[in-house]
Amino acid sequence: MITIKDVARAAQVSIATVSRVLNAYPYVRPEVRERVQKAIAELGYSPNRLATSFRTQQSRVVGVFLRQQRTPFSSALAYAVESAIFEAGYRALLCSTDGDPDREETYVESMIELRAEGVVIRPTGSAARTARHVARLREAGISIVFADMKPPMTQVSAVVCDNYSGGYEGMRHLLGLGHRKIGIIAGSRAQAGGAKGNGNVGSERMRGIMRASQDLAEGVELFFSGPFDEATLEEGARQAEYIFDSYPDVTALFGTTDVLAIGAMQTAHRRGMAVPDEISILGYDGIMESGITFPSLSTVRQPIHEMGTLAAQTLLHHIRNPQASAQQIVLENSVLVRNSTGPVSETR
Amino acid sequence: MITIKDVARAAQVSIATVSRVLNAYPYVRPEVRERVQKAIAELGYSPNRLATSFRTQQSRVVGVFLRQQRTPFSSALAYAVESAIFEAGYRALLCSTDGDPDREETYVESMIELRAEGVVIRPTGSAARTARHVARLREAGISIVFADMKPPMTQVSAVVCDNYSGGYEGMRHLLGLGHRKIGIIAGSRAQAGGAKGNGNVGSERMRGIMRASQDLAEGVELFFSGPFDEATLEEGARQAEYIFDSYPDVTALFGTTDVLAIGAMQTAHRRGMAVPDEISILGYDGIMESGITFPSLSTVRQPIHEMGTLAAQTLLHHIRNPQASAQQIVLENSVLVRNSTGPVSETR
DNA sequence: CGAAATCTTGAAAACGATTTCAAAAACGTG
DNA sequence: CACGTTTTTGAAATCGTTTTCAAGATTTCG
Repeated sequence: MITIKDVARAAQVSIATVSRVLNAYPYVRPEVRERVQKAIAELGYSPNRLATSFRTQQSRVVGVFLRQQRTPFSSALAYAVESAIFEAGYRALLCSTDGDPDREETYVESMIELRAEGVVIRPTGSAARTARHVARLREAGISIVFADMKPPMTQVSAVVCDNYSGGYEGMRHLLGLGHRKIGIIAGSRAQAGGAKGNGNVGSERMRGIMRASQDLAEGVELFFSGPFDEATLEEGARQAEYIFDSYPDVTALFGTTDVLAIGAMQTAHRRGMAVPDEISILGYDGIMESGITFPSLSTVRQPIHEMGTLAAQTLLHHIRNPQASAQQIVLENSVLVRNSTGPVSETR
Repeated sequence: MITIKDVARAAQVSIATVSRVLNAYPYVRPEVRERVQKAIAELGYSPNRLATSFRTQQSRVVGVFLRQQRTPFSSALAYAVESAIFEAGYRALLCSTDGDPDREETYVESMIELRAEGVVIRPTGSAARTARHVARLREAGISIVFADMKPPMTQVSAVVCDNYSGGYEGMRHLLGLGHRKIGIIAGSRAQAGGAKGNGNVGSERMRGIMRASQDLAEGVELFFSGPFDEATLEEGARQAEYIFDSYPDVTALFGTTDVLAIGAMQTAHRRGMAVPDEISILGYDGIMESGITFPSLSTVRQPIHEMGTLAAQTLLHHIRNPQASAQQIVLENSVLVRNSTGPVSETR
């Protein structure tokens, strides 16, 4: 392996001078600088970042903590973060927790050992557990930015979407089309959290939905799906069955994730209900799949890429200014009107 | 920061002994070992991996090169690789090339500087360019495994799917259902490569398709879409329009990627053609979206997760046995029969 | 022209671990 | 008990950089 010493010898200078050339220091005579650069090129020298990182104690690495790497949401986020830190010379370590708090913990320890300079976290598990992990990271001097979720503690930066207004605006869209009997498909955590849940994504959406149905129209009736845990396609389909059977009057369904909404759409197809003529369906997220259905899904779009970019920028800011105070960035969601929602039909 | 020295002082031993305890060496008196461990626990010491990596020149990091991080294929692959190397103590660096060979090159240099121990590559760009990158990595002593693509050079391990047999089996499925006039939607590279292309995913599929249509039935007519570059939803829709207009007799479409097939399905819906009663549609890949369409897409499924796992295992093997010779692992694709393909209707 | 200011350079000391070497201690064994 | 093993330990070298310090060279300017 070619080291800085070899370069120094070849260029007839000291290693200090080579280092100076490498790091673009002033105070190197142009002629010498050139000689060194020539030696570097000739020898094909490439600095050993293991040594540099060791010496400076800066790894130039940030961890990207994701639950469920499989989902389009996560991969879009990871990609956005990676792109944003790339230019700054940082590299992204993939930390898929896959919903397992133990694995998250292992990765936290890993970040500390590797001296990662920061992490973007979309957390897993309980708030208490998360708090412990965050505390560990902080005492190790690692900057933290939460993505898509308000941190369960103060003094931590976060970039989130405004789920309350997202729910609200989604309802505005449906109500504006004339719908009054609307089925809501939401996970049980979202529903249970209606009163107490803080920072819980689903419950925020639910609050927005409830509020809009009071604010924006009269005589609105909401029908809720049964409780369930996982937001899967199958669950969406099943909950739609339940709602259609129990409340045949509904003219619209609002799924609190796209996947649920798409499952619901399949049920509609299966029953021969025309979308959107007989039943309007609205999703939430704006994942890539939602553009691929037939009809394409109207949805409350979350600016995932922008969220990742902002999270990365915020993180870099914290890394460079360790004293900077935490900030919460809230992004607006917007209703993406596609073809699965339409005016309530007159025949009903 | 607490270092090994602090531990040594607290435990009243030399740093060498602490290191021995840390690395589970024999020849440490149990009593001393305990004292050291106690000191480690009390001080909350965590070894500085930057120092360890520097000293041993082993980064315990592998790069995962992906084009198009956005696609489900890539993220599934990344996740599989990450999971597989995790247990072995390796961490995954995300290197999204996003189809840009320059970016790939930058990441290659990055891997060399960081002394990554290996990379899993799903390459971008031209074969010549890739060859250069591979050469760089090799002379730096970095192990390489290709995923999803045969390497354009010898002596490099790869894990790929058998695209020839995938195309062949896909056709067997369609022919078995009675289809004889079949539209093929494939990118221009796949078509052009029919004769010369080696290792090109699309052209292999195409060869399988052609061969099957000769082997397995009489009177088969294939109709090809026009040339195009990117396998997008829109392109799939457009090419389906073209085929339906030009060859109204076709009873089945075979898209060489799921995305193309889904685009084609949208065209069918738009024209009011019943799937699969009037037109069967077959995809290729088995991405998550393909299960989400209505009707759900029949497709030639690639075992992506298995591919990632095997690629990671192969890579670890190479890292541990630098002399090991390259191996090519070929995985079989299987036709996943869902609801978008059916027997050719009698009325036509 | 000479003193002060500014450039330019190299020697050497870190950084925190691992590893080599040799010495000291403990243990067997005839 | 004396000698050869084996076990246990610490001092010191080392990895490839960056960085500090001081000294030498050059420039500036009154």
